[in-house]
Amino acid sequence: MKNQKRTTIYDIARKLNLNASSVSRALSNTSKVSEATKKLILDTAKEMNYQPNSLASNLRRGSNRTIGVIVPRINQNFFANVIAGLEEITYEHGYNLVICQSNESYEREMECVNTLINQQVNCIVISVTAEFQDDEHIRNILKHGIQLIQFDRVADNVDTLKVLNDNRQSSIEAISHLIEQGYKRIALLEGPQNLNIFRQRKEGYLEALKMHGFDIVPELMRENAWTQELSAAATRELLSLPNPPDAIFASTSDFSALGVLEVATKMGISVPDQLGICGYSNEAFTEITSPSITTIDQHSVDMGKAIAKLYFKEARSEAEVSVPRIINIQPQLIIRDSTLRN
Amino acid sequence: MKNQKRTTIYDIARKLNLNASSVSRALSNTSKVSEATKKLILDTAKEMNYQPNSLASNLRRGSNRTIGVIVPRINQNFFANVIAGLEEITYEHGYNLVICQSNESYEREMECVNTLINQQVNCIVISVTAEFQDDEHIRNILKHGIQLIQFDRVADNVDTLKVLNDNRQSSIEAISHLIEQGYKRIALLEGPQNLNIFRQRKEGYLEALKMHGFDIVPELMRENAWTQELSAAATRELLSLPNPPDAIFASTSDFSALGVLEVATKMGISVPDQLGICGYSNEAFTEITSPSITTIDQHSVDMGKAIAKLYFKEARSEAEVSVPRIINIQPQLIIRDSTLRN
DNA sequence: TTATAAAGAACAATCGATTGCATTAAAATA
DNA sequence: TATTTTAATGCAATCGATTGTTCTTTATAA
Repeated sequence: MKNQKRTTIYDIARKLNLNASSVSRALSNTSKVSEATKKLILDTAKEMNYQPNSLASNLRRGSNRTIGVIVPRINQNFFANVIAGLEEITYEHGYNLVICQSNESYEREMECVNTLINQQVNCIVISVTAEFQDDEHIRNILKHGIQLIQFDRVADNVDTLKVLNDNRQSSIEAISHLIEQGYKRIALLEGPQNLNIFRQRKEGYLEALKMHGFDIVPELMRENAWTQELSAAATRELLSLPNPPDAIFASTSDFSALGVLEVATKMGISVPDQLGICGYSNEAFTEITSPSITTIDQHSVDMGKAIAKLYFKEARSEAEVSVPRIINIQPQLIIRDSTLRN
Repeated sequence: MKNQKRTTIYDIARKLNLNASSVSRALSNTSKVSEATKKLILDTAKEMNYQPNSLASNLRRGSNRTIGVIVPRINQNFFANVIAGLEEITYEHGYNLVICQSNESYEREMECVNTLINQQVNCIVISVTAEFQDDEHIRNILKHGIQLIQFDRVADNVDTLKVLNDNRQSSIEAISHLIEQGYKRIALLEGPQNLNIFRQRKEGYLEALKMHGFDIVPELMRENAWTQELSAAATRELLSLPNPPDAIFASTSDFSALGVLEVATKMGISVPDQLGICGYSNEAFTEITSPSITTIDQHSVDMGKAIAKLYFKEARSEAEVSVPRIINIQPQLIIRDSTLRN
């Protein structure tokens, strides 16, 4: 069973007393083959259980119709959704996805990049790790003539196609909403500042405060609070301040927001009356908590689709038509009970 | 930039006045090449930014060190976790993952299988769709000499490597737990019975009732309640019965359990006192609902790892050592407030 | 010094599909 | 009927790495 040879176009050709080139042409339906022989070939192909060997045609064509994806974690909601969206569109175009996870390790990310370059993928789609340091490996992708699309977490300095959320804008909206609801001392839980997304969310926070004439209070801004535990710890500190915040923007994730909510509940601080909470990502559970959590939807599946569409548009155009280099997916503030005082 | 040719082993050979075969041997570090020339080759390879072309070596070797994965939905928690586990192990072995989603469509699943066969993947890992009908396409994988590992949702009649949860056992445990808590009329929300997993969960339910001398009440068993909405609808019916259930086993998923909880809450029925609820899958949110939901953890990441390990063990052994054909991952009942009356 | 062995490198075939060019056969035109 | 056009098929090179075999060097033994 294991050792039986695959049928090749040569096998079919031999059986029909034809040349392999005709078989190839018939199967790919390109140029001239008579209807009669084409039918003959297709029939015997089916009969012999022929499956084209894409390894061979990949080599010949110099392309394998594959898009490589590198994300920190496949099973993180946001990334899983982006991948699902990507797959949907690439599948329609007969492309495949090769998926790697960097596990938030910079070294691992470099290895993944090399693997995908060797594989000759047509395009690499990447969201960099939180350990992001140097963009040499990213540039190396371009050096090898491979299309590159960065999304969400990107190396700002590398000029490539990018699909982004407008994190700054969404943060401005979130903070403005909190201010409208009458919150006066709004704290920020930050993520690692080497990542563009967390920098932008912080910018939005600062900008919104400024817009509304609020003071910026350094003690209300907490660095590296980007897991549930770290956020819980930061929240305990914040709420123990002599002059504690009356709202917390957990800009890193909904898990952070959850950490905030848990601590508040434990300390007997009522949400949203005494403390407003806003998360980020619109995880499924934010709808279910009590109170439900205000958050920001990133339209992650759409983001995946946008990435794929961008690739195919760019690939077709071959720099003839000008394709926008950066696509912004508008995130959406989802207002729920955790920030509704009225 | 786009048109610059990749450096090949021939380029390196030409530059050093050597033959390509020597370059190949030096790079792959097999058999005899003198230390001096090897160093020379490796250095110039690096200097010329050489990246091996795996398309070529794949064709030659007839293998691409790739495992194809077909799941109904990539962004469904369970599958995302399995894939993450898979990736972790396959990566260690220098293998890649090609991922497809069938979107619960039987036709799409067949197409995915064909694509992966064409790609000459070394192994196909699959969990079949709920539309599962015929196992011809599954058998076709074996006909092409490709290793096949089915997991979770499997075609029972095809004899392949399988990695499964013991759904029957976990259901028995869940029902036994409900009975211990004093629940007397336990309802079942079923999934599509063409899928093995849902059949087994039903079997477990029936078996447990029998073990404890309970009657089987057909009106308490609801077919095809496998989305949140369908479960909510079924629950409304169940709770409106003249003799309603005092517990519901949402055997299809935690989302179903959530649907049950919502309806119960809306109807003013207290959980767990008047109604016990048990879900399936241990989704993140089950810990957060109020009350938190009793459920069954499938150890999905471990399952992914087990699949990969099974492949590599089997591949190495080449039928010399006998490798177990079926691996059972023990699921675990997670008891939470929704079933704790005491 | 000659014979032998072993190491190192070159040669050439191979994997299977694709494709430009050449050839043949058939159809259309003169 | 002779000639041109076109359609259909065959031929052969190619993609780049791998690997069994052969040929040259050296180093070692006789």
